[in-house]
Amino acid sequence: MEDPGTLTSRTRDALTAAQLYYLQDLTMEAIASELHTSRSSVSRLLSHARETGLVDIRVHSPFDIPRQLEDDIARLFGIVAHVVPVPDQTGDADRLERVAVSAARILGTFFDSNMSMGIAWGSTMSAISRHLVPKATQNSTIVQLNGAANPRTTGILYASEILERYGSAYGAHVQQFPVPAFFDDPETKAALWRERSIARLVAMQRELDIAVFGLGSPFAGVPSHVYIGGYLDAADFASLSESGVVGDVATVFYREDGSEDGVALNARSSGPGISVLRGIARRVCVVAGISKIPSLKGALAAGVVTDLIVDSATARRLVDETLAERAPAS
Amino acid sequence: MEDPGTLTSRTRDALTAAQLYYLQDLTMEAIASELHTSRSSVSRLLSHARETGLVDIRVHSPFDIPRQLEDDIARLFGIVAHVVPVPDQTGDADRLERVAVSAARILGTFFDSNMSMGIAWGSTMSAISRHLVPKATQNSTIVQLNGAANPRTTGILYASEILERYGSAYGAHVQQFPVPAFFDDPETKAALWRERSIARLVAMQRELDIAVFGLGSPFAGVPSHVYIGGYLDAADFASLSESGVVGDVATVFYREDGSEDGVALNARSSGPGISVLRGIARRVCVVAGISKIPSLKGALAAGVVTDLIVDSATARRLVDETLAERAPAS
DNA sequence: AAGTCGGTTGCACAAACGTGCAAAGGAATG
DNA sequence: CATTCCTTTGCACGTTTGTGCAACCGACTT
Repeated sequence: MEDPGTLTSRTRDALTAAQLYYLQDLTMEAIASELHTSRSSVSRLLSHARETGLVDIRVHSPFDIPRQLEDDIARLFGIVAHVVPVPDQTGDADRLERVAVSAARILGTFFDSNMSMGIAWGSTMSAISRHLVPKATQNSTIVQLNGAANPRTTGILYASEILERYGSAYGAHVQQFPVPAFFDDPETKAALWRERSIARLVAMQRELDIAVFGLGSPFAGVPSHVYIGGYLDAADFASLSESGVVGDVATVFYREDGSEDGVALNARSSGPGISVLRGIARRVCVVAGISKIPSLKGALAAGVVTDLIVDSATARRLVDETLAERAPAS
Repeated sequence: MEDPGTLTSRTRDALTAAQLYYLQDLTMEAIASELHTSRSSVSRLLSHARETGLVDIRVHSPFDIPRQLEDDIARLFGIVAHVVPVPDQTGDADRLERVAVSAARILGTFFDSNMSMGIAWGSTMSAISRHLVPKATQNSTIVQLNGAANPRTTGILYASEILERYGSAYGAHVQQFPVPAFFDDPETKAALWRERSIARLVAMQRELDIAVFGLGSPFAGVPSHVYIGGYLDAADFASLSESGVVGDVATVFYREDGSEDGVALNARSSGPGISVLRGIARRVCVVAGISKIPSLKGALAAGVVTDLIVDSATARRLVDETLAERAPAS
């Protein structure tokens, strides 16, 4: 795909160009003449430098201006929040896109050599995967958190495409999880979990340094991938509704208060249990759009989130609603 | 100087603007409408954000492309080098300017809360001071390394201006060193060094975490500040020339082999001795222009440098000459 | 109230930049 | 050697961005 010789010389140029442009504020014209090429090539070199993570731009607020919403969330839920500013009237698609761009950057700062990261799939994870900033790591692994096959399609292409993008962005090994999202019979799951190949993977999931996931919200305006991809049938939906489920993390369902006891579907789900998730040091949850608020509240109540990346409108709504609930009359 | 109220709101806007611009690649036009202001204001907000260090851009080469010259220098001298790319035909003034810009950035990554940094003065230190990227630190101090008064002027304005810029960039306390650069009588120096106020400062110099300095080169094409500012008379110059001096660090002179024994002027200099310098963990030397090569070689031989920031032409020349000297015939 | 001064705003223009496109390599294949 | 296919290059154009300038704003003085 990439000729290493060309790559090196190209990258070397990109590196100098980036130094001259970002560190010394030269114009591209000036850089072009130093590099004996055209200005447009320099423009392209710089894009290349940005895309491949040669240039690392970060914006950090000085201590004296803590970000209001992030602070509120930290206080209310005891987690670290990254609020992505998005204008309120933005459509859900754009909103997700912009949160995904930021999430992708932030993930780059979380992940490093000798680490393993578990990832779910779904529209959020997919959106992020398209914006990951490459970063060279050694001895690192990306592990799929839950199966993706379903009665209609294998779903494997979809899930493995996401997985693959994470893997190649970080130069990490990838571990697919070749099982259905939901089993028809819980016994099959139990049996499969005893298979050494699968058991190995499940064991890896318990050793992860980071988990990254979006949230599913079954009954909200914008249904998530799981709920429209043919993974669940009418009976399943009825059962979810009956149990009072408000959302899912990696195809594990929970109620608004964070509980999951008695949710029948979870016994058949390939996702890691909520208790397994809670054993992972850093659990990054990415959420865009207020339609996911109920699901988000449930996830927070369940304690599966340590780091939340969310758009400003949703963050504000979350804080407002929570404050209102906790102090019913003022 | 700055109204805190305005500052906060302005900085808050700058912060969002920077997020939207650098982290989400929106155009300034788009940001302007989100912030309900004009596009040009956004442009200015972003400048503000960059100047005040809200945005932090760094360029780092991937492992597989080590930078040739930096590696060579590391191998030859056992120090960390930062080579600033500058086209070869650049004039000395521009060269210094560009090295200074990079040096200023790099210093920002070295210095932090609870640290103390010693700084010399001179054209290099002055150039750097004009490009420092602000960074909030607590409980940190900037200490002047050597006196600046001379028979003609107090020199204090010049030196304290530099000192002040470092201090305010990092929000650090500044410690002036109110003594002449050179004493007429070594006895006066000794006496003054016994004064508690001065002794306190000299003691602080021994506790520094970082020292930053340029190099003086007395007999090269472009003489440094010390040599034209009226600090030295004809007899002094003669004495330096006789002793075989090739340069100075913070008004402490040395020979090409790094030795300083018997250099009469050093007994009268207010600068910290070479042995004091060597007691500081990180000694950052900033050099621009090949005319400083002899002086640079001496400083390296003297072992006063742990981190070198230098332009590419000078770095190349340094490496070439050193290789030639060490392997006289091949 | 008129005046003055430092600082901010938007406009307008020029400079700098991104990108579609056609042409030019350049490697593999027939 | 011709052909094909893919990548890279520079040009040209439209877009995006920086900045001098005049107008404006608020605060404080006379």
